[in-house]
Amino acid sequence: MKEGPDIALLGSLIGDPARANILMALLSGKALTATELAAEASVTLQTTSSHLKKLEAGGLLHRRKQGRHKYFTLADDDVGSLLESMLGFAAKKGHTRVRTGPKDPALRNARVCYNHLAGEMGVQMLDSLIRYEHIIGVDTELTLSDQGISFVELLGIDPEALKKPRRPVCKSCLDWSARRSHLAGTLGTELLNRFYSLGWAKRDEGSRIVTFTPKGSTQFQAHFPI
Amino acid sequence: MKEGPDIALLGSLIGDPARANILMALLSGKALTATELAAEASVTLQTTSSHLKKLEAGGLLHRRKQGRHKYFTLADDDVGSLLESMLGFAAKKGHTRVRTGPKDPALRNARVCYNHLAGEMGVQMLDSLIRYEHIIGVDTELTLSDQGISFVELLGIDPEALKKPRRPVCKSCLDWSARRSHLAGTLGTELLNRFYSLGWAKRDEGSRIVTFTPKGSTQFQAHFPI
DNA sequence: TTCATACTTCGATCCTAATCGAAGCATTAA
DNA sequence: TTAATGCTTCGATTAGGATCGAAGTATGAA
Repeated sequence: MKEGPDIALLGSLIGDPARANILMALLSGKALTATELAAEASVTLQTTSSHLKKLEAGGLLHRRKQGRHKYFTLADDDVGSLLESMLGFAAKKGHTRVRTGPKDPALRNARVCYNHLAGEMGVQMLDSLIRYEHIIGVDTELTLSDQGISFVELLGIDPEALKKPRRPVCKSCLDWSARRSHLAGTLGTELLNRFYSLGWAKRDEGSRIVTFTPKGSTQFQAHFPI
Repeated sequence: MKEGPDIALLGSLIGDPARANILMALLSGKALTATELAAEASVTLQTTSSHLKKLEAGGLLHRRKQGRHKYFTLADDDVGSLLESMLGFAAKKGHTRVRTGPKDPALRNARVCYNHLAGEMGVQMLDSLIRYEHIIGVDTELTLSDQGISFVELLGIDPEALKKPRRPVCKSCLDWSARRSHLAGTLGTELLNRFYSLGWAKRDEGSRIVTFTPKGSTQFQAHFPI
Protein backbone atom coordinates (compact mmCIF):
# COMPACT_ATOMS: atom_id res chain seq x y z
CA MET A 1 0.00 0.00 0.00
CA LYS A 2 2.93 2.29 0.54
CA GLU A 3 4.58 1.02 -2.60
CA GLY A 4 5.36 2.80 -5.83
CA PRO A 5 5.28 6.40 -6.97
CA ASP A 6 3.64 9.18 -5.05
CA ILE A 7 0.58 10.30 -6.90
CA ALA A 8 -0.74 12.52 -4.10
CA LEU A 9 2.09 15.03 -4.41
CA LEU A 10 1.43 15.39 -8.10
CA GLY A 11 -2.29 15.71 -7.51
CA SER A 12 -1.90 18.37 -4.88
CA LEU A 13 0.44 20.36 -7.13
CA ILE A 14 -2.18 20.43 -9.85
CA GLY A 15 -5.02 20.62 -7.37
CA ASP A 16 -4.61 24.25 -6.38
CA PRO A 17 -6.70 26.57 -8.59
CA ALA A 18 -3.96 29.17 -8.91
CA ARG A 19 -1.40 26.56 -9.93
CA ALA A 20 -3.86 24.92 -12.32
CA ASN A 21 -4.36 28.30 -13.99
CA ILE A 22 -0.61 28.72 -14.32
CA LEU A 23 -0.23 25.31 -15.90
CA MET A 24 -3.11 25.91 -18.29
CA ALA A 25 -1.57 29.19 -19.38
CA LEU A 26 1.75 27.47 -20.05
CA LEU A 27 0.03 24.72 -22.00
CA SER A 28 -0.11 27.27 -24.78
CA GLY A 29 3.59 26.56 -25.19
CA LYS A 30 4.64 30.14 -24.75
CA ALA A 31 7.28 31.06 -22.20
CA LEU A 32 5.71 33.45 -19.71
CA THR A 33 7.16 35.62 -16.97
CA ALA A 34 6.16 35.46 -13.33
CA THR A 35 4.24 38.72 -13.68
CA GLU A 36 2.25 37.46 -16.64
CA LEU A 37 1.47 34.23 -14.83
CA ALA A 38 0.32 36.17 -11.79
CA ALA A 39 -2.24 37.93 -13.98
CA GLU A 40 -3.36 34.59 -15.45
CA ALA A 41 -3.82 33.08 -12.03
CA SER A 42 -5.41 36.20 -10.55
CA VAL A 43 -3.13 36.26 -7.54
CA THR A 44 -0.35 38.59 -6.48
CA LEU A 45 3.22 38.27 -7.58
CA GLN A 46 4.34 37.05 -4.16
CA THR A 47 1.85 34.20 -4.18
CA THR A 48 2.74 33.31 -7.75
CA SER A 49 6.39 33.19 -6.84
CA SER A 50 5.73 30.63 -4.16
CA HIS A 51 3.61 28.54 -6.52
CA LEU A 52 6.26 28.62 -9.22
CA LYS A 53 8.82 27.44 -6.75
CA LYS A 54 6.70 24.46 -5.81
CA LEU A 55 5.88 23.57 -9.40
CA GLU A 56 9.54 23.75 -10.32
CA ALA A 57 10.54 21.57 -7.38
CA GLY A 58 7.92 19.05 -8.50
CA GLY A 59 9.47 18.87 -11.95
CA LEU A 60 6.52 20.40 -13.74
CA LEU A 61 8.09 23.69 -14.69
CA HIS A 62 11.32 24.90 -16.18
CA ARG A 63 12.79 28.30 -15.41
CA ARG A 64 14.98 30.26 -17.81
CA LYS A 65 16.72 33.50 -16.90
CA GLN A 66 16.91 36.17 -19.53
CA GLY A 67 17.99 39.59 -18.44
CA ARG A 68 15.95 40.65 -15.52
CA HIS A 69 13.06 38.47 -16.61
CA LYS A 70 12.48 34.89 -15.71
CA TYR A 71 10.62 32.88 -18.25
CA PHE A 72 8.69 29.80 -17.28
CA THR A 73 7.71 26.89 -19.50
CA LEU A 74 6.39 23.41 -18.90
CA ALA A 75 9.32 21.17 -18.03
CA ASP A 76 8.88 18.79 -20.97
CA ASP A 77 6.36 17.13 -23.28
CA ASP A 78 5.35 14.68 -20.59
CA VAL A 79 3.87 17.49 -18.55
CA GLY A 80 1.83 18.61 -21.54
CA SER A 81 0.61 15.08 -22.17
CA LEU A 82 -0.33 14.57 -18.56
CA LEU A 83 -2.26 17.83 -18.45
CA GLU A 84 -4.10 17.04 -21.67
CA SER A 85 -5.08 13.60 -20.40
CA MET A 86 -6.36 15.13 -17.18
CA LEU A 87 -8.27 17.68 -19.25
CA GLY A 88 -9.79 14.84 -21.26
CA PHE A 89 -10.84 13.03 -18.15
CA ALA A 90 -12.28 16.14 -16.52
CA ALA A 91 -14.20 17.02 -19.67
CA LYS A 92 -15.69 13.55 -19.86
CA LYS A 93 -16.74 13.63 -16.23
CA GLY A 94 -18.35 17.01 -16.64
CA HIS A 95 -15.88 18.86 -14.43
CA THR A 96 -16.25 22.01 -16.48
CA ARG A 97 -15.50 25.50 -15.45
CA VAL A 98 -18.45 27.78 -14.98
CA ARG A 99 -17.75 29.91 -17.98
CA THR A 100 -17.36 28.06 -21.27
CA GLY A 101 -16.92 31.15 -23.32
CA PRO A 102 -17.66 31.92 -26.96
CA LYS A 103 -14.13 30.85 -27.82
CA ASP A 104 -14.97 27.25 -27.07
CA PRO A 105 -15.83 26.13 -30.63
CA ALA A 106 -12.68 27.74 -32.03
CA LEU A 107 -10.70 26.03 -29.30
CA ARG A 108 -12.13 22.67 -30.25
CA ASN A 109 -11.31 23.22 -33.88
CA ALA A 110 -7.63 24.09 -33.63
CA ARG A 111 -5.51 24.97 -30.65
CA VAL A 112 -1.97 24.71 -29.41
CA CYS A 113 -1.19 21.81 -27.09
CA TYR A 114 2.09 22.87 -25.54
CA ASN A 115 4.02 22.97 -28.82
CA HIS A 116 1.95 21.14 -31.39
CA LEU A 117 -1.46 21.27 -33.05
CA ALA A 118 -4.49 19.90 -31.19
CA GLY A 119 -8.24 19.96 -31.66
CA GLU A 120 -10.18 18.58 -34.61
CA MET A 121 -7.59 19.70 -37.11
CA GLY A 122 -4.81 18.11 -35.08
CA VAL A 123 -6.70 14.84 -34.97
CA GLN A 124 -7.42 15.02 -38.71
CA MET A 125 -3.75 15.61 -39.43
CA LEU A 126 -2.61 12.50 -37.58
CA ASP A 127 -5.43 10.41 -39.07
CA SER A 128 -4.43 11.51 -42.54
CA LEU A 129 -0.72 10.87 -41.97
CA ILE A 130 -1.51 7.34 -40.82
CA ARG A 131 -4.06 6.71 -43.58
CA TYR A 132 -1.53 7.54 -46.28
CA GLU A 133 1.16 5.62 -44.43
CA HIS A 134 3.41 8.59 -43.82
CA ILE A 135 3.35 7.49 -40.23
CA ILE A 136 3.20 3.88 -39.15
CA GLY A 137 1.45 3.42 -35.86
CA VAL A 138 1.72 0.43 -33.59
CA ASP A 139 0.18 1.15 -30.24
CA THR A 140 1.42 4.48 -28.91
CA GLU A 141 4.68 4.00 -30.78
CA LEU A 142 4.54 6.04 -33.97
CA THR A 143 7.28 6.05 -36.58
CA LEU A 144 7.86 8.12 -39.69
CA SER A 145 7.92 5.89 -42.81
CA ASP A 146 10.22 6.36 -45.83
CA GLN A 147 7.46 8.01 -47.80
CA GLY A 148 6.67 10.06 -44.72
CA ILE A 149 10.22 11.39 -44.84
CA SER A 150 9.73 12.47 -48.47
CA PHE A 151 6.43 14.03 -47.49
CA VAL A 152 7.83 16.26 -44.78
CA GLU A 153 10.72 17.28 -47.03
CA LEU A 154 8.12 18.43 -49.52
CA LEU A 155 6.74 20.67 -46.82
CA GLY A 156 10.19 22.13 -46.27
CA ILE A 157 11.13 20.27 -43.12
CA ASP A 158 14.57 18.72 -42.77
CA PRO A 159 14.05 15.14 -41.51
CA GLU A 160 17.51 15.11 -39.94
CA ALA A 161 16.67 18.15 -37.85
CA LEU A 162 13.86 16.18 -36.23
CA LYS A 163 16.26 13.88 -34.46
CA LYS A 164 16.80 15.40 -31.06
CA PRO A 165 18.15 13.80 -27.91
CA ARG A 166 15.54 12.58 -25.44
CA ARG A 167 12.59 13.61 -27.62
CA PRO A 168 10.68 11.25 -29.90
CA VAL A 169 10.07 12.30 -33.51
CA CYS A 170 6.47 11.13 -33.44
CA LYS A 171 4.34 10.76 -30.38
CA SER A 172 0.62 10.49 -29.88
CA CYS A 173 -1.11 12.81 -27.45
CA LEU A 174 -4.72 12.37 -26.35
CA ASP A 175 -6.99 15.24 -27.26
CA TRP A 176 -9.45 16.30 -24.56
CA SER A 177 -12.00 17.78 -26.92
CA ALA A 178 -12.00 15.16 -29.65
CA ARG A 179 -11.19 12.20 -27.39
CA ARG A 180 -8.84 10.99 -30.12
CA SER A 181 -5.09 11.27 -30.57
CA HIS A 182 -3.15 13.97 -32.32
CA LEU A 183 0.53 14.25 -33.19
CA ALA A 184 3.14 15.42 -30.69
CA GLY A 185 6.93 14.97 -30.74
CA THR A 186 9.48 16.95 -32.72
CA LEU A 187 7.54 16.36 -35.94
CA GLY A 188 4.36 17.71 -34.36
CA THR A 189 6.26 20.77 -33.21
CA GLU A 190 7.95 21.35 -36.56
CA LEU A 191 4.75 20.95 -38.54
CA LEU A 192 3.02 23.61 -36.48
CA ASN A 193 6.00 25.95 -36.84
CA ARG A 194 5.91 25.34 -40.57
CA PHE A 195 2.21 26.26 -40.70
CA TYR A 196 3.09 29.57 -39.07
CA SER A 197 6.03 30.34 -41.35
CA LEU A 198 4.10 29.35 -44.47
CA GLY A 199 1.43 31.80 -43.40
CA TRP A 200 -1.20 29.07 -43.18
CA ALA A 201 -2.04 29.80 -39.58
CA LYS A 202 -1.61 32.37 -36.84
CA ARG A 203 -1.64 32.24 -33.08
CA ASP A 204 -4.48 34.06 -31.39
CA GLU A 205 -2.65 36.24 -28.89
CA GLY A 206 -3.65 35.60 -25.32
CA SER A 207 -5.30 32.25 -25.92
CA ARG A 208 -4.46 28.80 -27.21
CA ILE A 209 -6.54 29.21 -30.35
CA VAL A 210 -4.88 28.67 -33.74
CA THR A 211 -6.57 30.50 -36.60
CA PHE A 212 -6.07 29.22 -40.14
CA THR A 213 -6.20 31.67 -43.04
CA PRO A 214 -8.55 30.78 -45.94
CA LYS A 215 -5.53 29.89 -48.06
CA GLY A 216 -3.96 27.95 -45.20
CA SER A 217 -7.14 26.03 -44.63
CA THR A 218 -7.28 24.97 -48.28
CA GLN A 219 -3.62 23.96 -48.23
CA PHE A 220 -4.11 22.02 -45.02
CA GLN A 221 -7.04 20.07 -46.49
CA ALA A 222 -5.01 19.36 -49.62
CA HIS A 223 -2.03 18.03 -47.68
CA PHE A 224 -3.94 16.20 -44.97
CA PRO A 225 -7.14 14.89 -46.60
CA ILE A 226 -9.53 12.78 -44.58
CA MET B 1 -7.87 31.19 -19.32
CA LYS B 2 -11.17 30.33 -17.70
CA GLU B 3 -12.05 28.09 -20.62
CA GLY B 4 -12.39 24.35 -20.80
CA PRO B 5 -12.44 21.58 -18.23
CA ASP B 6 -11.56 22.03 -14.59
CA ILE B 7 -8.35 20.23 -13.86
CA ALA B 8 -7.89 21.64 -10.37
CA LEU B 9 -10.86 19.79 -8.96
CA LEU B 10 -9.51 16.52 -10.27
CA GLY B 11 -6.06 17.29 -8.95
CA SER B 12 -7.28 18.14 -5.50
CA LEU B 13 -9.34 14.95 -5.35
CA ILE B 14 -6.25 12.88 -6.05
CA GLY B 15 -4.01 15.25 -4.12
CA ASP B 16 -5.03 14.22 -0.64
CA PRO B 17 -2.85 11.39 0.72
CA ALA B 18 -5.75 9.48 2.22
CA ARG B 19 -7.73 9.66 -1.01
CA ALA B 20 -4.67 8.71 -3.05
CA ASN B 21 -4.25 5.63 -0.86
CA ILE B 22 -7.88 4.71 -1.42
CA LEU B 23 -7.52 5.04 -5.17
CA MET B 24 -4.31 3.03 -5.19
CA ALA B 25 -5.99 0.25 -3.22
CA LEU B 26 -8.88 0.18 -5.70
CA LEU B 27 -6.46 0.09 -8.61
CA SER B 28 -6.08 -3.55 -7.69
CA GLY B 29 -9.50 -3.97 -9.27
CA LYS B 30 -11.07 -5.51 -6.21
CA ALA B 31 -14.26 -4.10 -4.79
CA LEU B 32 -13.55 -2.99 -1.24
CA THR B 33 -15.77 -1.89 1.61
CA ALA B 34 -15.50 1.40 3.42
CA THR B 35 -13.97 -0.32 6.44
CA GLU B 36 -11.28 -2.00 4.35
CA LEU B 37 -10.48 1.26 2.62
CA ALA B 38 -10.22 3.02 5.97
CA ALA B 39 -7.50 0.54 6.93
CA GLU B 40 -5.72 1.09 3.62
CA ALA B 41 -5.74 4.84 4.06
CA SER B 42 -4.87 4.69 7.76
CA VAL B 43 -7.71 6.97 8.78
CA THR B 44 -10.92 6.40 10.71
CA LEU B 45 -14.14 5.24 9.15
CA GLN B 46 -15.74 8.66 9.51
CA THR B 47 -12.97 10.35 7.59
CA THR B 48 -13.03 7.64 4.96
CA SER B 49 -16.75 8.07 4.53
CA SER B 50 -16.31 11.75 3.77
CA HIS B 51 -13.53 11.00 1.28
CA LEU B 52 -15.57 8.35 -0.47
CA LYS B 53 -18.44 10.77 -0.83
CA LYS B 54 -16.18 13.32 -2.52
CA LEU B 55 -14.57 10.78 -4.81
CA GLU B 56 -17.96 9.48 -5.85
CA ALA B 57 -19.27 12.98 -6.51
CA GLY B 58 -16.19 13.59 -8.64
CA GLY B 59 -16.98 10.55 -10.78
CA LEU B 60 -13.92 8.59 -9.72
CA LEU B 61 -15.64 5.92 -7.68
CA HIS B 62 -18.64 3.69 -8.02
CA ARG B 63 -20.64 2.46 -5.07
CA ARG B 64 -22.53 -0.81 -5.00
CA LYS B 65 -24.83 -1.82 -2.17
CA GLN B 66 -24.82 -5.44 -1.18
CA GLY B 67 -26.58 -6.29 2.05
CA ARG B 68 -25.23 -4.10 4.74
CA HIS B 69 -21.95 -3.69 2.95
CA LYS B 70 -21.14 -1.02 0.46
CA TYR B 71 -18.56 -2.00 -2.05
CA PHE B 72 -16.49 0.60 -3.81
CA THR B 73 -14.68 0.26 -7.14
CA LEU B 74 -13.12 2.69 -9.58
CA ALA B 75 -15.88 4.22 -11.68
CA ASP B 76 -14.55 2.94 -15.01
CA ASP B 77 -11.44 2.08 -17.02
CA ASP B 78 -10.71 5.74 -17.63
CA VAL B 79 -10.02 6.25 -13.97
CA GLY B 80 -7.57 3.36 -14.00
CA SER B 81 -5.82 4.73 -17.08
CA LEU B 82 -5.59 8.18 -15.60
CA LEU B 83 -4.13 6.87 -12.37
CA GLU B 84 -1.56 4.74 -14.19
CA SER B 85 -0.48 7.67 -16.33
CA MET B 86 -0.09 9.81 -13.22
CA LEU B 87 1.90 6.98 -11.64
CA GLY B 88 4.12 6.87 -14.71
CA PHE B 89 4.73 10.58 -14.57
CA ALA B 90 5.41 10.57 -10.85
CA ALA B 91 7.82 7.65 -11.21
CA LYS B 92 9.73 9.42 -13.96
CA LYS B 93 10.00 12.61 -11.95
CA GLY B 94 11.24 10.75 -8.92
CA HIS B 95 8.18 11.41 -6.81
CA THR B 96 8.57 8.12 -5.03
CA ARG B 97 7.20 7.20 -1.68
CA VAL B 98 9.73 6.95 1.09
CA ARG B 99 9.44 3.23 1.43
CA THR B 100 9.96 1.28 -1.78
CA GLY B 101 9.49 -2.07 -0.18
CA PRO B 102 10.89 -5.48 -1.02
CA LYS B 103 7.79 -6.18 -3.07
CA ASP B 104 8.87 -3.63 -5.64
CA PRO B 105 10.57 -6.04 -8.10
CA ALA B 106 7.61 -8.43 -8.03
CA LEU B 107 5.32 -5.48 -8.62
CA ARG B 108 7.31 -4.43 -11.64
CA ASN B 109 7.21 -7.92 -13.05
CA ALA B 110 3.49 -8.60 -12.94
CA ARG B 111 0.70 -6.75 -11.22
CA VAL B 112 -2.96 -6.00 -11.58
CA CYS B 113 -3.87 -2.67 -13.15
CA TYR B 114 -7.53 -2.27 -12.20
CA ASN B 115 -8.71 -5.38 -14.06
CA HIS B 116 -5.92 -6.41 -16.40
CA LEU B 117 -2.27 -7.47 -16.36
CA ALA B 118 0.42 -4.81 -16.03
CA GLY B 119 4.15 -4.77 -15.44
CA GLU B 120 6.81 -6.36 -17.61
CA MET B 121 4.70 -9.40 -18.35
CA GLY B 122 1.75 -7.23 -19.32
CA VAL B 123 3.95 -5.26 -21.70
CA GLN B 124 5.43 -8.45 -23.15
CA MET B 125 1.95 -9.84 -23.73
CA LEU B 126 0.81 -6.85 -25.76
CA ASP B 127 4.11 -6.72 -27.67
CA SER B 128 3.74 -10.37 -28.57
CA LEU B 129 0.10 -10.02 -29.60
CA ILE B 130 1.03 -7.19 -31.94
CA ARG B 131 4.16 -8.93 -33.25
CA TYR B 132 2.18 -11.97 -34.32
CA GLU B 133 -0.60 -9.76 -35.65
CA HIS B 134 -3.25 -11.01 -33.29
CA ILE B 135 -3.82 -7.39 -32.53
CA ILE B 136 -3.49 -4.63 -35.11
CA GLY B 137 -2.45 -1.35 -33.60
CA VAL B 138 -2.80 2.06 -35.13
CA ASP B 139 -2.10 4.76 -32.61
CA THR B 140 -4.01 4.09 -29.41
CA GLU B 141 -6.71 2.31 -31.39
CA LEU B 142 -6.14 -1.43 -31.10
CA THR B 143 -8.27 -4.03 -32.88
CA LEU B 144 -8.40 -7.79 -32.67
CA SER B 145 -7.55 -9.37 -36.04
CA ASP B 146 -9.19 -12.46 -37.52
CA GLN B 147 -6.28 -14.64 -36.47
CA GLY B 148 -6.41 -12.92 -33.10
CA ILE B 149 -9.98 -14.15 -32.73
CA SER B 150 -8.88 -17.72 -33.41
CA PHE B 151 -6.04 -17.26 -30.95
CA VAL B 152 -8.25 -16.20 -28.04
CA GLU B 153 -10.69 -19.01 -28.82
CA LEU B 154 -7.78 -21.40 -28.46
CA LEU B 155 -7.27 -20.01 -24.98
CA GLY B 156 -10.88 -20.71 -24.18
CA ILE B 157 -12.24 -17.21 -24.50
CA ASP B 158 -15.48 -16.59 -26.37
CA PRO B 159 -14.85 -13.65 -28.74
CA GLU B 160 -18.53 -12.73 -28.74
CA ALA B 161 -18.50 -12.34 -24.97
CA LEU B 162 -15.88 -9.61 -25.34
CA LYS B 163 -18.35 -7.24 -26.96
CA LYS B 164 -19.76 -5.15 -24.17
CA PRO B 165 -21.55 -1.83 -24.34
CA ARG B 166 -19.39 1.22 -23.68
CA ARG B 167 -16.18 -0.79 -23.26
CA PRO B 168 -13.57 -1.31 -25.98
CA VAL B 169 -12.33 -4.85 -26.63
CA CYS B 170 -8.71 -3.76 -26.88
CA LYS B 171 -7.25 -0.67 -25.32
CA SER B 172 -3.71 0.37 -24.55
CA CYS B 173 -2.81 1.50 -21.07
CA LEU B 174 0.49 3.11 -20.19
CA ASP B 175 2.58 1.21 -17.70
CA TRP B 176 4.26 3.28 -15.00
CA SER B 177 7.07 0.84 -14.33
CA ALA B 178 7.94 -0.19 -17.87
CA ARG B 179 7.05 3.13 -19.53
CA ARG B 180 5.46 1.10 -22.31
CA SER B 181 1.89 0.10 -23.03
CA HIS B 182 0.06 -3.00 -21.95
CA LEU B 183 -3.36 -4.35 -22.87
CA ALA B 184 -6.56 -3.12 -21.23
CA GLY B 185 -10.18 -3.42 -22.40
CA THR B 186 -12.48 -6.42 -22.16
CA LEU B 187 -9.84 -8.64 -23.76
CA GLY B 188 -7.25 -7.57 -21.22
CA THR B 189 -9.68 -8.34 -18.44
CA GLU B 190 -10.69 -11.72 -19.86
CA LEU B 191 -7.10 -12.81 -20.48
CA LEU B 192 -6.17 -12.14 -16.87
CA ASN B 193 -9.27 -13.99 -15.66
CA ARG B 194 -8.31 -16.88 -17.91
CA PHE B 195 -4.80 -16.98 -16.41
CA TYR B 196 -6.39 -17.34 -12.99
CA SER B 197 -8.87 -20.05 -14.01
CA LEU B 198 -6.20 -21.99 -15.91
CA GLY B 199 -4.14 -21.97 -12.75
CA TRP B 200 -1.31 -20.07 -14.46
CA ALA B 201 -1.34 -17.26 -11.97
CA LYS B 202 -2.65 -16.23 -8.58
CA ARG B 203 -3.40 -12.92 -6.91
CA ASP B 204 -1.19 -12.04 -4.00
CA GLU B 205 -3.72 -11.22 -1.29
CA GLY B 206 -3.40 -7.72 0.04
CA SER B 207 -1.34 -6.32 -2.81
CA ARG B 208 -1.51 -5.85 -6.55
CA ILE B 209 1.13 -8.47 -7.25
CA VAL B 210 0.30 -11.32 -9.62
CA THR B 211 2.34 -14.48 -9.04
CA PHE B 212 2.75 -16.92 -11.90
CA THR B 213 3.18 -20.61 -11.12
CA PRO B 214 6.18 -22.34 -12.75
CA LYS B 215 3.81 -24.13 -15.14
CA GLY B 216 1.91 -20.90 -15.77
CA SER B 217 5.11 -19.05 -16.51
CA THR B 218 6.14 -21.64 -19.11
CA GLN B 219 2.70 -21.55 -20.69
CA PHE B 220 2.74 -17.77 -20.76
CA GLN B 221 6.11 -17.68 -22.52
CA ALA B 222 4.89 -20.28 -25.02
CA HIS B 223 1.75 -18.34 -25.87
CA PHE B 224 3.24 -14.86 -25.76
CA PRO B 225 6.84 -15.19 -27.01
CA ILE B 226 8.96 -12.10 -27.41
C1' DT C 1 -37.83 -7.08 19.64
C1' DT C 2 -33.19 -6.64 20.68
C1' DC C 3 -28.63 -6.53 19.50
C1' DA C 4 -24.74 -6.12 16.37
C1' DT C 5 -22.53 -4.56 12.34
C1' DA C 6 -21.68 -1.16 8.73
C1' DC C 7 -21.78 3.14 7.56
C1' DT C 8 -23.23 8.35 7.65
C1' DT C 9 -23.88 12.82 9.63
C1' DC C 10 -22.82 16.42 12.89
C1' DG C 11 -19.89 19.31 15.37
C1' DA C 12 -15.59 20.79 17.20
C1' DT C 13 -10.74 21.00 16.72
C1' DC C 14 -6.63 21.59 14.59
C1' DC C 15 -3.29 22.26 11.04
C1' DT C 16 -1.70 23.05 6.69
C1' DA C 17 -1.20 26.01 3.07
C1' DA C 18 -2.82 29.93 0.35
C1' DT C 19 -2.72 34.69 0.56
C1' DC C 20 -0.81 39.33 0.75
C1' DG C 21 1.86 43.47 2.82
C1' DA C 22 6.38 44.87 3.54
C1' DA C 23 11.00 44.53 2.94
C1' DG C 24 15.02 42.67 0.51
C1' DC C 25 17.84 41.28 -3.55
C1' DA C 26 19.17 41.40 -8.47
C1' DT C 27 19.46 43.34 -12.89
C1' DT C 28 19.19 47.02 -16.09
C1' DA C 29 18.84 51.92 -17.55
C1' DA C 30 20.27 56.55 -17.13
C1' DT D 1 25.44 56.34 -8.40
C1' DT D 2 20.62 56.54 -8.43
C1' DA D 3 16.33 54.98 -9.84
C1' DA D 4 13.25 51.64 -11.70
C1' DT D 5 11.75 47.11 -12.74
C1' DG D 6 11.22 42.20 -11.76
C1' DC D 7 11.17 38.90 -8.68
C1' DT D 8 11.99 36.52 -3.95
C1' DT D 9 11.82 36.07 1.00
C1' DC D 10 9.76 36.92 5.45
C1' DG D 11 6.05 37.22 8.54
C1' DA D 12 1.32 37.43 9.92
C1' DT D 13 -3.27 36.39 8.84
C1' DT D 14 -6.86 33.63 7.38
C1' DA D 15 -9.59 30.09 5.43
C1' DG D 16 -10.46 25.55 4.03
C1' DG D 17 -10.46 21.06 4.84
C1' DA D 18 -8.80 16.85 7.07
C1' DT D 19 -9.48 14.64 11.18
C1' DC D 20 -11.97 12.27 14.87
C1' DG D 21 -15.48 11.70 18.84
C1' DA D 22 -20.19 11.16 19.45
C1' DA D 23 -24.55 10.41 17.95
C1' DG D 24 -27.72 8.85 14.31
C1' DT D 25 -29.43 5.64 10.49
C1' DA D 26 -29.85 1.33 8.05
C1' DT D 27 -29.52 -3.51 7.45
C1' DG D 28 -29.26 -8.06 9.05
C1' DA D 29 -28.96 -11.70 12.74
C1' DA D 30 -30.77 -13.85 16.91
